[in-house]
Amino acid sequence: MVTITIKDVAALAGVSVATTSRVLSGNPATSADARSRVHAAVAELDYRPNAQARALRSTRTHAIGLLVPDVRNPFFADLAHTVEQAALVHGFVTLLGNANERKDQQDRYLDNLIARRVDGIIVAPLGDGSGSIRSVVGREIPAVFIDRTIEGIDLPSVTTDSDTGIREAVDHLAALGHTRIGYIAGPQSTSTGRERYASFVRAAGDRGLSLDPALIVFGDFQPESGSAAVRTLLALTEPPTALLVADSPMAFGAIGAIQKLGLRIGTDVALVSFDDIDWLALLDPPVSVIAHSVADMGRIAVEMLRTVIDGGRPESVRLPSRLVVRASSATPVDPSRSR
Amino acid sequence: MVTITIKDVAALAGVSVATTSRVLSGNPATSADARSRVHAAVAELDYRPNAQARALRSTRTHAIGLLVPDVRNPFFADLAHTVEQAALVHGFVTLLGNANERKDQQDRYLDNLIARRVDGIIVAPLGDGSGSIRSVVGREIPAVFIDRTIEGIDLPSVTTDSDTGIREAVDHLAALGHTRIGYIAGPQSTSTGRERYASFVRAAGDRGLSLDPALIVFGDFQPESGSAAVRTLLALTEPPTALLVADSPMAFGAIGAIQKLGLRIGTDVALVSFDDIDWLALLDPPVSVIAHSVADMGRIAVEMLRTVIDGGRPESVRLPSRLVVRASSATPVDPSRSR
DNA sequence: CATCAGCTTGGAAACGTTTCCACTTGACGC
DNA sequence: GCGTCAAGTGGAAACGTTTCCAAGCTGATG
Repeated sequence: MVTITIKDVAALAGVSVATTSRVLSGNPATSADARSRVHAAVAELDYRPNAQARALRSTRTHAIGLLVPDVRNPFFADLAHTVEQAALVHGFVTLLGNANERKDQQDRYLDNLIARRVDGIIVAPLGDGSGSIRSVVGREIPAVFIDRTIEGIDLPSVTTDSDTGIREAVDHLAALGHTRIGYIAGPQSTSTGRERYASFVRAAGDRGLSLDPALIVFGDFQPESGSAAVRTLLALTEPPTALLVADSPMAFGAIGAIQKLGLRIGTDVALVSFDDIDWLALLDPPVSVIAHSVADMGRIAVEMLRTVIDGGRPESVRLPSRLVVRASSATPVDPSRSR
Repeated sequence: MVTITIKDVAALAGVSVATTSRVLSGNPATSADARSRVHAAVAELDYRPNAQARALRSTRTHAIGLLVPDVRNPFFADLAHTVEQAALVHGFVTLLGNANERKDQQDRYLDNLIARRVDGIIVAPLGDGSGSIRSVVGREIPAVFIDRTIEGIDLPSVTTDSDTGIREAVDHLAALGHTRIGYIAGPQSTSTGRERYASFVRAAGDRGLSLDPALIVFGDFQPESGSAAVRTLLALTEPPTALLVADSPMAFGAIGAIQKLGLRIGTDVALVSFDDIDWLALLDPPVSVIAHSVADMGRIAVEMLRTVIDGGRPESVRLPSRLVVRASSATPVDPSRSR
């Protein structure tokens, strides 16, 4: 591995290391002559400044860390994409970490981001406030929560207000005559899992729908738990006529399980999923979803993080969610099936 | 931002900086006493070594870069996930970059990875051999190609042999009576786009199927181009009775367009897509795919990169692809429609 | 008792930058 | 012609580590 340093550039350009550095970092205190000679030398040598050395001295890395719980979840893949693009505009490169829905891996990535001295961290956290997230806060590393939060950890956040969307969904299903709605919940160790669960219980209660505890199954935001939940729910002696699912991977599992049982969504059992993922609209029938804006979320998170980096203290933001009705939840309940 | 250095740790532990460093990097030349005192001090101060300084001195970052063309493509999201997990096992953290199918962003990320002095780079490249990829090779930075390659750039690679899968698909469709197969190709600026196109033409020719140039439409691996291709192909005076699509995002667009035309895949037009993406199996009818192993690809790429980092020169690997038949291509051609 | 090997240790140099400081130069106003 | 000033420059210190080197200590060996 050939290694070319600023000294080589300085020597070739016939100026000092200091001047070379100034030219390269855009310091105005340089002559046109020096600039052109340095640039020529850089081009000739294909010189790339060593980011480590630069960061070591200047304490700025121009990098931010983004930690998501699961890159394979299209919602987070999208989020990664928008955050990255937004960061790029401001000259930040994004280091993407995937916690794989596991606290130990989250901690490992956080430690790594701390060690790399990123300028800031955007994290969709899991777990409680223990572990490395404590260190982030303790060192006052600029950080914001995205999508999820952790109770007791006081960081600015941009989240979705699931309440509106879930209420709309419950009202919509109730209007179609559903009285027993099954809810496939996310893990209660995540803020989104807890919030959506609470929203559902509240909305169902307000509408006077059944709050039979058997209608609520807790999953882990992964496909397999969605399948398992469907098998449990539809095997009840009084099965639900509609299902509300707390995220799209579980919806994927749930739909697969429903198909395997020889049933059809929409007609046999209504279904509404959280997260407006593209392929959900391609299914037959297309799946109703609770949508929220990934693009806004990513952009705002970067904006907020920049504010924190610059010493500000931004207000947390809650983005709205809304129901998008499609055919998977358009059929009124067949009165012959209700009891 | 509070900043704690190895000096603070050394002072608290009552040993020298050198000893502290040795303890922290696992150098065996340390006493049990020193080890325990240093570890206590580290815990008390919540000390995190500065990765920049460490890398600057030791020229090892324990980081690898992974550059994919599009994180939102589930194939690459999966790939990112497997690479990351495989790398983690060997103590490497993965910096994931998303080129967004744009050469300028690819170059930008490559520059960044070079500047960060990652220990190695895994890249699914786009474009020709110009730009920053040249610098990677020129500096002899350990690197391997994954999924795609670039002609004229001599790096070890792990790719898919699309030929077998595409031939199986063409044979399968021909056996069902299809003589006019439409092919929605990937961009010819990528190696996978070119290879799959060549495989298709060869397989169709061998089977004596129509090679009408109107049956081949070039897309850009993104959904919109899939939709556009379907509109073009199905508007032909002699439209194809089957479609083969070179990646799943284009298949997504294609299927959406077919639905919008009021047609049904499987019965009105057969469809086979490259990439075994989970939701393709959930559609009605489920979509036949040409599958290849993402897990193997990621694992092998990391293995190969480790070999290169250790000074070796691994052989390139080509993984097989195979057809998975589902209902979207199970119906024989209706003789009344053929001419 | 001197010597030696084997541990363990600390001082200091090095990694490649940025930035502080001091210096030179030429232009300007008086 | 003199002091003042701004612009440009170079030397050297600093950033936080790792690692080389020399040296101290212990106990065993001859």
